[in-house]
Amino acid sequence: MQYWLVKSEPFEYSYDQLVKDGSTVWDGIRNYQARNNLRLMKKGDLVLYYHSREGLEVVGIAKVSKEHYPDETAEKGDWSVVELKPYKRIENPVSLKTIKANSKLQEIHLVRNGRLSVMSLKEKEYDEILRMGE
DNA sequence: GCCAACGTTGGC
DNA sequence: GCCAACGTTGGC
Repeated sequence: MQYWLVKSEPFEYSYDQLVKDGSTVWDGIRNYQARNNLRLMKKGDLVLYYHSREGLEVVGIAKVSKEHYPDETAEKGDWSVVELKPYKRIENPVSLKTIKANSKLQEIHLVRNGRLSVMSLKEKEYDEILRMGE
């Protein structure tokens, strides 16, 4: 079991929309590091869902429902998608501000490289964010 | 809306 | 294969 965090702009595709849809194809990733992370996702892995640009907080947990396959929306290049389904909403969304202020979470990409949209988390980091959201 | 930080492209 | 110029992301 591995742990991940994905970003989405809520006005593009929010966690609420994911709940409403029941599952979604995570397409449109055009960054190699992010793509490589998608390819490492296994069915059942847990994925924190972060709202970027607006909200700036972790609002829920998703689960990998289908492992990677080619991204048909890509006109050229070698890109992948996974499928995600909602798992659990986070009671008290965890803001970027509080994540940045937590000494245990200084290593995650959200803090170190704000631009990566699919990143892995250590189990301890995942647990810590969930604890903060209780 | 600005702009820093990062990624990508393309001329040499 | 270097690196300047350009494009994009995303916090502020």
